[in-house]
Amino acid sequence: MARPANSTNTSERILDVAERLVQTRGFNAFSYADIADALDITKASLHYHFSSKAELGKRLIERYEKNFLKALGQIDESNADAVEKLRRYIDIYAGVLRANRMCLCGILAAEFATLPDQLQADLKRFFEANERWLVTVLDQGREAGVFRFEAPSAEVAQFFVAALEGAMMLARSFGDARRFELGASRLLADLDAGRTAA
Amino acid sequence: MARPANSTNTSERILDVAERLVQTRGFNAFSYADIADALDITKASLHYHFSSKAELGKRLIERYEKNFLKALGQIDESNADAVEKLRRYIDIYAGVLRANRMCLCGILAAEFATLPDQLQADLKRFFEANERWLVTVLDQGREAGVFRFEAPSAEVAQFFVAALEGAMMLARSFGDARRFELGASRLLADLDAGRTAA
DNA sequence: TGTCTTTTACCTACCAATAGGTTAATTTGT
DNA sequence: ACAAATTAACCTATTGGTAGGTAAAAGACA
Repeated sequence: MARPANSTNTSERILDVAERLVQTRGFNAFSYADIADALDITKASLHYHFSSKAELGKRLIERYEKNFLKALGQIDESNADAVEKLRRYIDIYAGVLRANRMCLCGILAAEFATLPDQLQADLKRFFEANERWLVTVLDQGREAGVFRFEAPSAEVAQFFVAALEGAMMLARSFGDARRFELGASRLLADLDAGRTAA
Repeated sequence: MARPANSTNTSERILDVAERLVQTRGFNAFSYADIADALDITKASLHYHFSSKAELGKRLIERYEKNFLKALGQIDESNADAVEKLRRYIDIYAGVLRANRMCLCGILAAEFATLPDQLQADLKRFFEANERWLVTVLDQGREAGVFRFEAPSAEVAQFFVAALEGAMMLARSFGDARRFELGASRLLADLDAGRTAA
């Protein structure tokens, strides 16, 4: 029963399930069988859409990054100031956590050493793209006088991403989203040009 | 060739190899066969010392936490001020990273959802012990006037651990220990009572 | 329009390899 | 002689992946 009209749909549904599995269990802790069960299709059918697990992982990162960058683009289109932009950036992460998931690329970073080479490269690209976006926002905020920091903005951006990922990981382990929220608030507060203390 | 005199030794050697494997690949990405190969013993022998993988994991965390707390105790015994204590705390992490490893509990946190219940509980205990120690150091530093922060010290401690774990994870993915060092420096600088900017 | 061909999207049935684990026998040191 | 430590020889379940086939939809073209 071929249904070309649904073809794209099936691939997307596979990606949806796989994404959820990676974000909750990690790349090494789910199998083609898990996806097949969830969608009530066969493993062979999965291989038709995604020839290998590595290929599936590649497509997962690509889609995740595309959506992420789209969200960042939407933030840019608003006329929000730098503080508000960072707040919205943080809220992307918070939304993922609310769905009881880890950042796809955060959890993959933890499994980095066991990932196929291609995935390792894709992963770095994701983080670098994030950092580039953050650098522009940080610079914008510093020039506008709402942020105060002396280190190169690239360093601040790197730390920003790392701290958010770490806070997310710990918050999820403790089943306590507040841990993330509070950590993210500290991160913002430490950039505040108007601070007297943190 | 049984060597009862070495029995403890064998258990320790198993733990050593398993620890390295978890810290580099994660709990889900290594097998009893990997350890058996590395030590040139059989899987059955492994099961004699550690009845199950869950049991092995439990013992791994217990040993890791014991050693960690011992190191913290040594820091306490010195007459270092709070800043220096935190620096040494950070250096424990840096040492792990220098060995091209992740923090054992950091990588387990990423795999949290897939861990046996016992391991989940042990993991929380590890982080809570870390945070308790940090709270005393943070309070000490604040009272001595070397740290400045207004949030409850427990919150600062939680963020401190999370940020270090995150920085470690990203640094390892990028194969760049500097990422961690710079992040850790920022973390310290943001506590500095004498700061004019970060 | 009808028919031939190709493509899409699946399926059943299998594969070799590996996972964690068990049982019973054997070797070793004391 | 005895307990501690290790082995050979399994077991069952699952892993990612493949072989070969089928039914239907989409194109091609007279």
